[in-house]
Amino acid sequence: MAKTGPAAERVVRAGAELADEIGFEQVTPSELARRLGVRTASLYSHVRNAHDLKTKIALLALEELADVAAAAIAGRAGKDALSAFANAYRDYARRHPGRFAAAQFRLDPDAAAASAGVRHSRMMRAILRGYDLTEVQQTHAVRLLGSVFSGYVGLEAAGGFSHSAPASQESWTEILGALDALLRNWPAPS
Amino acid sequence: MAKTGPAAERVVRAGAELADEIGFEQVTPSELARRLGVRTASLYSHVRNAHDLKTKIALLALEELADVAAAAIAGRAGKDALSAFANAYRDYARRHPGRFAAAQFRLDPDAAAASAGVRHSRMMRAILRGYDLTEVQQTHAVRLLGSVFSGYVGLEAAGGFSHSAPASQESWTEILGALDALLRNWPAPS
DNA sequence: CTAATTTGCCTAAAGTCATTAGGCAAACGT
DNA sequence: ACGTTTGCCTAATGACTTTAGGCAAATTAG
Repeated sequence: MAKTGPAAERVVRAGAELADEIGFEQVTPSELARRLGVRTASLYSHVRNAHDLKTKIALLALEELADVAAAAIAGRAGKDALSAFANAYRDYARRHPGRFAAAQFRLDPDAAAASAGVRHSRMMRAILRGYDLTEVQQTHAVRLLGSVFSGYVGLEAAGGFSHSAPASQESWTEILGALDALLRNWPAPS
Repeated sequence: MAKTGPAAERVVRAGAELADEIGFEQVTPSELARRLGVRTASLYSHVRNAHDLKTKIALLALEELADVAAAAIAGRAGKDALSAFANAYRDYARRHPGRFAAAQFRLDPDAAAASAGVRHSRMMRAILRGYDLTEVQQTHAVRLLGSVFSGYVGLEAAGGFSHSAPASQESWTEILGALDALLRNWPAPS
């Protein structure tokens, strides 16, 4: 009946590791219980149900992602900050594919509100302070950058770029350069 | 025992409709069978297993998406073509959220090779012919555009833009303008 | 120190899925 | 008319999710 407990966190953390090993989709209460050397039913003391487990892993991933991104942009500005942020994002996804997939998990509104999503957009806005954009343009740019990063990393993880030249790294570098150029010269609305 | 049959296509098509109604993730053999008024086991005459069902829905969605995109860009060039393509993509996703989610389904390599993915990149390259890019820059641009479109539409579907001003449509228009500007003035490699 | 409480886990059980095997009837081509 | 194909069914197995109720060790309080 223990809704929370010190062991609950251990369960979620183990779930995140499991996600990195076998994929977020494949993380189930029974598989996680196996991994923990525990009966499946026992997990239900720490987690409401399978969906709740996934939600908690997603929230953990979002926090971690915000942490590494924050560390990456600290003390940087302009293109340096942009690249550091983007690379932190991409590196995290490659290092922790399961957690990254979890971070894309569709949260229900209340969970989303309590997530680190807010930190992410705040950081993006901080980066954009290095460019000369109006308030509204900043919002558009935040949305563009979010789309590019999540889209690129997602397609890359799906193997979308692995069977054609040039190597993905090269496109990534070029794209960051292009985005920087775009932000420095954002067009006026037509 | 019938590996293929006229009914197999009907099953996949029904699966696609079901995906739009309840979400791609929730499409299962048993739910689909219920919808078709048929016993679950009967589906296994038309589909190898649950994964195969999802794969076939994904392939259908990719074809449809390529079809609407092709129709959209026919007779257009430059920014017109870019916008038409992007809007076709986004409209399809809003009209058929389940199918769109299916289109992101990670296909195994052989299925991916037989998919309409090739048509998609061919169309993107066709659009980029309207801009002055080298062969390699074109590849980078294809990857950027793919990332932005799939990223933006994915975040939008997840509700990422629905709780902040301005409306998503405004950002979308602005972003298309920004991408056009970027493509017309792609920076030289640093 | 001992008693109550909390924590973490377990067994048992019910309901749902996915999947395989084998069979039956109607449609269809020859 | 007849064999084949097609589409579906019943039966059965094994795995997964989730709820209910219980038990022992650790922890906290008196």
